[in-house]
Amino acid sequence: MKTYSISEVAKQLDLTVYTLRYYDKEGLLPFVERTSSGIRMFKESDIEALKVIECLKSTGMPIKEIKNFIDWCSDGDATLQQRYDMFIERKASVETQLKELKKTLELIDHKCDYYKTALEAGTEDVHKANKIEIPH
Amino acid sequence: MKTYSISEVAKQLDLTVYTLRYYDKEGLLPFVERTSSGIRMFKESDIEALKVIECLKSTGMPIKEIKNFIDWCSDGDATLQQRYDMFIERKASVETQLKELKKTLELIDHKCDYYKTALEAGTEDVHKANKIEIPH
DNA sequence: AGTAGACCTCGAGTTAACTCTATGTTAAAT
DNA sequence: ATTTAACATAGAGTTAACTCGAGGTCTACT
Repeated sequence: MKTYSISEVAKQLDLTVYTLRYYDKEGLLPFVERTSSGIRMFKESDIEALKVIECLKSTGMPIKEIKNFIDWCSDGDATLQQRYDMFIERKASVETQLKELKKTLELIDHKCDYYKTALEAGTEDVHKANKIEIPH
Repeated sequence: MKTYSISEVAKQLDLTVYTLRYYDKEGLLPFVERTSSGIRMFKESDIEALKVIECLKSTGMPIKEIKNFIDWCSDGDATLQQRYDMFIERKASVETQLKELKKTLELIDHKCDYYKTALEAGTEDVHKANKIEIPH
């Protein structure tokens, strides 16, 4: 079965070898096997697992929690419920993040309009409340 | 004109007073005025500015770059172009983030399905490649 | 006048996630 | 056989964004 070196995997996943070794040190890669001299050999399935780790990371999950998940995977079928619950919770979290990011985008869009108008006028004053003082 | 204390603003924006003072220390709040004894008085417009700061923060912009924007605001109309460009760039960034988060959500959804099926079967083995060795 | 609670500054401490340095080993190519 | 590049570990250093502690001041209220 073909295996990959740490630098090949780093290149493929756009990570550094430092990061991969750090993940290993944190217990995220217990499944990666070594040669007799201690060199890591990444299998195709290890790269797939790393993609899941990157996916969890991109949901904002901290590495210590990802480690819990990896530990559950090692523990086998007894932890299926925990793992399911975790993904359901992640799903809810990502959906919330999506909603918030959409709201952020709306505000940014407004600011783009605001500055477009100001630029065309040459001054931000076009947006200042322009109440005319009526003398009495 | 009504003003607000630092703790009132913290409560309203769901931040801590520590964070607000930290922002001030980093130069994000040069517009906040003080009483003669040095106590911060937040105006309505200061709170609006803080909302923009929070918006930029939620796009992933680091505080040092937000400070550049705040400095540009203090510099007036001469920086309108920079500020416009910045928001256009933020818009592109958020749109990229949205796409990536949607891809992440798809993978998470798949994992939810995967674990739902595994849970129903009581074992993850249902997903193992199940090629039947045909004896020849 | 005295006290409690909110305010202030300064600077140190924390945390996460890397990132790198020093030192040594291994594997491939000349 | 030797060099070179990639691999290894241990542990120190970095960075961002807070977070807090110490020590002091201010304001409102009895």
